Amino acid sequence: MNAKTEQKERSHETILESAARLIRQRGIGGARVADVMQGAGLTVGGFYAHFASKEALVEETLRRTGQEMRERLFANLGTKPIGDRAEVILKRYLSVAHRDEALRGCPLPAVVGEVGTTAAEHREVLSAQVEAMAAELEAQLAPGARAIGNRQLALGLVALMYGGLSLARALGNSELSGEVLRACRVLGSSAAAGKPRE
Amino acid sequence: MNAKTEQKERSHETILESAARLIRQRGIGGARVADVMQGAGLTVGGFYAHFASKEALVEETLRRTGQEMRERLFANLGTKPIGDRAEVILKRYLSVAHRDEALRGCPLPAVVGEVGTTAAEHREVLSAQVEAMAAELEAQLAPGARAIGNRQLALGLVALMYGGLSLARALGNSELSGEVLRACRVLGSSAAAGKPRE
DNA sequence: TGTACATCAGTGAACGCGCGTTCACTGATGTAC
DNA sequence: TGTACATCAGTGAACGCGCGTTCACTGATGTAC
Repeated sequence: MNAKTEQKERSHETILESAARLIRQRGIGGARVADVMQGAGLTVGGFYAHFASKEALVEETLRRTGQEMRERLFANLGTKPIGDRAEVILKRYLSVAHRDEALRGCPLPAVVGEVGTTAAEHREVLSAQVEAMAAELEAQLAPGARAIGNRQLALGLVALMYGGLSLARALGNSELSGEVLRACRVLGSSAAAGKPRE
Repeated sequence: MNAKTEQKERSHETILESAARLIRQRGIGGARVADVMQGAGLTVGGFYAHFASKEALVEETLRRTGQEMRERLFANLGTKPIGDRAEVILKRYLSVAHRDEALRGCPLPAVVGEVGTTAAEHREVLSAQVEAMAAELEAQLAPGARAIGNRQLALGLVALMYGGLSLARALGNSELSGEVLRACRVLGSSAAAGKPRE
């Protein structure tokens, strides 16, 4: 029983990792069950021994990738003064590297549009991810001599980051795409600092 | 010849209007050719007498809906002092009404994600729409005693607006959704004003 | 003006194709005695 | 320890179903004489 169970757990994990890659790269609709299984070195038929449905796989994957992303995004901030953290976070999220490496990055650009249009069944998981991201970001914001509250600032920055990255991905690696990333970094940093800044 | 030609032109127009509605509501993948034709009061078979392919329909629709959206968004700004225009634009775009009325609004939330993942063939049309939106927005910005240039501010605001609306749509009409819209309005207005503002 | 023919917008059914899901089967692993 | 049986992760082919696209056909509109 032991070796069998372990094998199954390993497969489950491998399938999730494959799904995480594919969903980030191609979105929910673009991540076909057969491709996910192939990416895990398995065949389609075995899928339903691991997940009740594609929907269940997507939910679990969104929770995972959301958390992974937050861990990366908010890692190693302890050494920086709290006033500089927002800028570091913006730089990480709105980087050209993050734009070009969809496979490992934030899942939002790949799924938010679909949830708004044809995949409303994943609204709750998505809400939880957005909420978690905003809350963790808020915790990294300086107490703020700004007129805008930290909660509000955090939510606005989440939208700005997601919007900038999503747009930049859609624009390929054109000049406009780079301009968008840079503009969002500057706008965000300036808002977080409470005063304009170059 | 006359009545026939006119009939065809009317149909072409009706098909485009139907596609505009469906694409904004369900995205590119969600707007099926058969549904588009049904929405125009026609049947599937006739589609290819009007458009070379679904791809061609999507391109033409994106150009149309993009322009319609800009016309609405930048309408009747002449009476307002230039310093107040950004705030008016943000209020219009990031309104609850715009969130809930996807049928007539901005096409970006419905298509940007798809272009970034599974519909890269529409990258160019999309780029043109984003560029046009940024340029028209820039023209409405005050000369600015800000450290951030107007072009950069405009691009950042476009990303913020698109990101906020797209997120808000995905979050339904929950409390969080409303919070996101409000946060983006405040953040954007503050950035456009060059100083924090409630 | 009327008649015979041509045009062409639109119809409806069919075409491949790919998707999510199901299911009979296989073969390695585990259990009973 | 060895043998017979049970379990179960994974296979591969099939299942409906829905999509974009094609095509033979229809019938109203237009043209020629």
